[in-house]
Amino acid sequence: MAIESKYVPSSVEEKWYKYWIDNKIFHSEPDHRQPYTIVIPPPNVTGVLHMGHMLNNTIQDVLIRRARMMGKNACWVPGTDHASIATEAKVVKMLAERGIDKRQLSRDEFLKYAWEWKEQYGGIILKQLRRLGASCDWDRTAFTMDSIRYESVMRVFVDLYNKGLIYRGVRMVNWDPKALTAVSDEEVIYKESHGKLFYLRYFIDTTESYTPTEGSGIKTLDGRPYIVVATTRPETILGDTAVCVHPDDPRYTWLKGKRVIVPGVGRSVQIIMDEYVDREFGTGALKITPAHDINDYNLGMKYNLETIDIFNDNGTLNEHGAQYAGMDRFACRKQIVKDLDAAGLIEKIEDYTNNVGHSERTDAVIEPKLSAQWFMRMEAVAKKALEVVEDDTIQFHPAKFKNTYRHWLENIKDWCISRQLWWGQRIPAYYVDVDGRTEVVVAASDDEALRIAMERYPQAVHSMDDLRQDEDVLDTWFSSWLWPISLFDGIRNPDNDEIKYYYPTDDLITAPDIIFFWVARMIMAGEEFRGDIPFKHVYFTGIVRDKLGRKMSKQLGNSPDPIELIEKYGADGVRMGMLLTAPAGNDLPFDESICEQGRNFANKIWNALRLVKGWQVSATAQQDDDNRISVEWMEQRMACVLAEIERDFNEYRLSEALMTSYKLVWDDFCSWYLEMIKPAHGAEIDAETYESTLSIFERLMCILHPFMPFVTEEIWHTLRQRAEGETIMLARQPLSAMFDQRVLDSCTMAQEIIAGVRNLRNSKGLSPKEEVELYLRGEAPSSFYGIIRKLGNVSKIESIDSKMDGAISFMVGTTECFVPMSQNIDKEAELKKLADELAYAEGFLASVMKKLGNEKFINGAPEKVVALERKKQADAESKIAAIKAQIEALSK
RNA sequence: GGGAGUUUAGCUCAGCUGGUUCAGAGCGCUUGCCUUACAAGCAAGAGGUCAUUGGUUCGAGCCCAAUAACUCCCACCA
Repeated sequence: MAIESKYVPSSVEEKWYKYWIDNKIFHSEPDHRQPYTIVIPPPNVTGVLHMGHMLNNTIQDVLIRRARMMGKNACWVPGTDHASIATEAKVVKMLAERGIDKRQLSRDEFLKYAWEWKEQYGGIILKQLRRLGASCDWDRTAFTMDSIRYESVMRVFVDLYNKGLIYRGVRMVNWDPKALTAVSDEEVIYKESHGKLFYLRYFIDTTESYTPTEGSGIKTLDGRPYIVVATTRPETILGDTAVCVHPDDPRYTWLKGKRVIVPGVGRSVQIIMDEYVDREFGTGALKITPAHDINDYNLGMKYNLETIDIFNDNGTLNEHGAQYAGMDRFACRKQIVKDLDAAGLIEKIEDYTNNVGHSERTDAVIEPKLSAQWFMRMEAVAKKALEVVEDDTIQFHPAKFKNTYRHWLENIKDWCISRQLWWGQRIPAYYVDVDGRTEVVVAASDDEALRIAMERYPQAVHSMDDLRQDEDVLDTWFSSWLWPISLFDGIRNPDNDEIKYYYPTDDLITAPDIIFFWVARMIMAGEEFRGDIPFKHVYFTGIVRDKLGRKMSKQLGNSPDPIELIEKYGADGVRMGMLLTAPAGNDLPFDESICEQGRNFANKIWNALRLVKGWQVSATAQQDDDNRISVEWMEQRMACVLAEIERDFNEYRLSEALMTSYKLVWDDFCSWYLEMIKPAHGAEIDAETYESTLSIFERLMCILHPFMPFVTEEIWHTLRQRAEGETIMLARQPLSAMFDQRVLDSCTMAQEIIAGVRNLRNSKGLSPKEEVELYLRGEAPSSFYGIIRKLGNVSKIESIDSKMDGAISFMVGTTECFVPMSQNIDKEAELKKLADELAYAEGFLASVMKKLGNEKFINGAPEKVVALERKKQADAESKIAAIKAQIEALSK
């Protein structure tokens, strides 16, 4: 059989993915086995695969594949998120390109376009995930707005409303003037921006002429006194309804009871005094615009100030903007500054850097705005959600994220859940006009709403025409917080078999930036609607950055295309490269070259396969001692390393587990084991060793399979004839076992002796082909003598009792190794080397003696530690004696 | 402004309950090799004041305190 000398992923990956799908290996149904469940963090339905998804989904696939091979009923449920703002923005843009203005469409017409768009372009990302090898149960693919999930959201809203946890109120919210909707606090991104600080003159509202007294600091212009107020947003003076100063500020005590004229506007407003004002900032005087700043709003409530809203929803000035009405807020700012300056109302302008809130979805500058919105009370649910994380019922990996989580939950504010959009779950609140009042009916469907309304207001309600449903939809996260429950229909049918079997799920894998948006809220929903946690472990991935540590983004163009990477390095190579450098919670500085390492590894095991499959198996030969000890060692070694791998997995140290597996395969299996048993050129291998080797190779592929699914499946099938439908995916993961440390120690010593011989050859310029003799004085790994001869190219190996002249020596532990050499002994160099070794050994001995001479150490340290020090002493002493003897011999 | 975290080899990171010769791994680097599976490879090797300073201890990358630098989260003083 001819096997390509290089592993070619592209021809293999498609074949096996199809095979897995055809044989329904990914599909899960409840049965008697223990379940292992992961729900995918649903990517935006409009999304395209990026490196963050690659990392996140690779980790999920590793965990799910491993669980499957541990005999669990593994279920990984995929799906997408309707992402209301992002998707609506995309659809609006698409319509605009086709010359259609959203405002000319009815709600139903718009939704029709949106669904069409979703069906056609949505969910690309799920197809892309297949290229990565993701073993999702595609039969279960869900959407946060499909009928089951939609109805679940409706029921939850009604339930919470009836419990009094949802209310409607007028609040200051973060308004996105581009998307024309409120957004939650979490959706506002503060960015540093360079602007100006404008110092405006507010004249005192008085008809009297005023002559300031010397040293009062009161400014006047043409005999009229004024104060200066600093602002970054001069356009908001149109909504000013007060000016505030600190009550204890001596500069302003004279203002008490006075009024000032808003510059350019001419409105007279009162001076209020409140300790909120920071006397150090600006001029210590603050203009108050209750409609457009959250702090001003609070002061406005406190002092019962008038609220003047000067903006339209789209960020242009409304009728309160006087001559500026209809202008955009930023254009207005420019114009108003010009006008004020012309009128002599600007004292000065300074450069200023401050943080400005931007919409996460549209990047528009957020406008604080008063509006009627729906809110959810968070205090009680937050308390429960905090408890289960604090007491480790839910474990975070790494645990440091508990701090972040606690901090947010302890300072939680009510959740603004309404959005002024069409794409999303429409709020199931219906308004009814009853005797001139507006009443609200909340119900999960039109029919139910009508029934309730007719019952409650029989005189006012006769048909649906008498009900007006709220125009708003719910925040996207109001559906995704139910994800682990709604995927198994646990809201609508709380006692169904699936939810009982799969819930709570096992692991959640997500990025830390949605810990509040999503993780915390899922925990709340779990407690509220199931009385149980939604998952047991949360694994936080890092953020994928570029080499320079920058976040990957479309704008920077520093994000590689994952599909191109897969084509270049193979899915296995990319998966491995990413995992190797991504411990939990650490950001991952991505560099394409790490995929190269993954690709090289796939090629390495591919070539091990070529080697093994190229051997001729002897029908008659018996296994010799060397092969027997080689097989035994490799078995012991695997049993030992598997324990490490299991521990790594238990602690969610995936990159460690992968690195450990990598070394087991590359170093132990390829570099040592295969070289140990490799038959001489033209020779055959005995059947027993061959069979053991296939068995070991198979199990190594099982260990690697969760990380590198494709190449391992291909090799597994090439190693032996398999029945139709058989797959490594359902092979059992090998487990750690008791192992014999003595075999491992002997082999380690043999390996060190071999390395010593090779090093000696290297440093003396001897060809590897030239055989040498080897004499060992001291403890020796005799069962590995054959191996040492083979791998060290040693013609003869003997144990001796006395030192040897005319040989170069090196030490392994306390054993002296002599290689006789008639020529080429550089006496000077050897003596120097020995002198260095002696100095090190003596220094080491001195430190040991110091410890042992310390009474407090002898008394204070545990016996075991003291005994160890005594052994160190003995070893060092014998080593020193040996070195001294060698020096003496050489010096002769 | 509040909080959390990080700092160990050129790079990315391990280092568990303070105690083996503990200063590690991978990559990169240097040297020698086209050795019959693999140059996407083989063999060998060099590389670190464990951020700084003090403390606790018989003993400190590891525990404590202070300092410095960097990162993230929260708040959002006009």
